[in-house]
Amino acid sequence: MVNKNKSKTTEEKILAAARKVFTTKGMTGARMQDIADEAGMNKALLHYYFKDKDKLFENVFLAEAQKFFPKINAIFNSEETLFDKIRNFVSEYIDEILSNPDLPWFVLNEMNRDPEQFLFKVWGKENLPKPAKLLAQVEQEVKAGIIKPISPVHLLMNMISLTIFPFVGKPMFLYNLRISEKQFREIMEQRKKEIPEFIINAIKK
Amino acid sequence: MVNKNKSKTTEEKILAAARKVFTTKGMTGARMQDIADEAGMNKALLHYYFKDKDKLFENVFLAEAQKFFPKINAIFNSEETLFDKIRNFVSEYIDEILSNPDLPWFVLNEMNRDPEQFLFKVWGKENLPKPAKLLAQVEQEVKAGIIKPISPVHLLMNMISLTIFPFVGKPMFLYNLRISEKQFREIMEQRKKEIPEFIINAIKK
DNA sequence: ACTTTTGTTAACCAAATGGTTAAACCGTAT
DNA sequence: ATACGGTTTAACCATTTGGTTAACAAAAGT
Repeated sequence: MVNKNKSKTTEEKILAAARKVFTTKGMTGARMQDIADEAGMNKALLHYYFKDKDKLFENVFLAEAQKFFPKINAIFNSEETLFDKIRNFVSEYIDEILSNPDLPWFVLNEMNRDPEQFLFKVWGKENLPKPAKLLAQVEQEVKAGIIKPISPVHLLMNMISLTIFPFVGKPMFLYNLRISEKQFREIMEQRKKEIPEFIINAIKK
Repeated sequence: MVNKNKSKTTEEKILAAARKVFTTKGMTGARMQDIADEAGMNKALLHYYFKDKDKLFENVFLAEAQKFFPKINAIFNSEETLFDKIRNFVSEYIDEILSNPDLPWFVLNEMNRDPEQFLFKVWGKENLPKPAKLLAQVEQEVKAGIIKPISPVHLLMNMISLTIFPFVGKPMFLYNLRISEKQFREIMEQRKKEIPEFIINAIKK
């Protein structure tokens, strides 16, 4: 059997603790001692399992980022209609973030620190995100008179902003709208349908 | 005369350097020595002018946050129509951020660290942001059949997301869409009209 | 049984870092 | 010229911090 009930392996404990501390205090603000305390073990163990702080940090988030982001390209470059791409993109993105709520913050931080380095780590050398096809598709549907005239860049920005921002600004929304964690989650679930509807209403003729 | 041409006062040099370093490295990642280097002066001068690191950090951003945010309440609670509120909110917000591009990142970071503490500093004790009136107005216009049915919370989230996120995700957009600083600025200028149009299209009947 | 490997800890270390201090600098009023 | 105020600097200090080490414990091989 793989791993009975509540008994996490030491490595898992470290990762869980590290995620928690890194998320609230950021990479530079997090202390190895904090993580050790949170995990209930000796600091040296962190180094035993994950060489150093940088390696630990990467291990916490990078794996998931690597799994997730290439999916986006797949959606962008698929043969679906624009409306279906919007629906899929929003829905898949929100699902991913719901099961991994700190990912956006991590990504944003890394992109701020060193975009090239980060994109290289996540996408590999040549396989960068290519929104070109989606952008072209938008332009084409505008010309064909299927949707209202809109700059493809703005539409893409809107899709991404509507999807990601609530997670980044979560503490702000929680506090200002006085909603609970549970309500927040429900609202995000609703957004899987609300956002595509909102966007499609905005652009359809 | 107040301050000839290029000659910044020492205090201004410090603030400019601090903003730059704090913005790229974050509060915890920034080193007092980095800031001193950037400003071309001795580290002790930073402490001479601004007591300690925390005080310096607050001085960099807090003043502007305090000036800006109460404006939002004014818009939310004004007697304008919903559509005009949307136009004003987006336009004023983007203008503010354009003249102070690091503000959103700063706000998000602080809200993540300690929401209560931050809101208290920015808004004062009792004067917290109150979106209630706007939310009610949305609900009312939905009932009156002026706009399509939409949850007020989602609409508010959408407004804020569309407005703020592009600035937070700027490095991501710059790099993935291969646009220049100058182009980015132009796009943001366009968004002052694009976003309200987009939102209004999405909700008007 | 005992040896080897793996996991865990307390104590330690060197470097980095925020902050202090005492002296020097410099314009200006006496 | 000189005394004086604010300004600036080099040197220094105390603490924090990431990382190491050597010893110990627990499993796993033999």
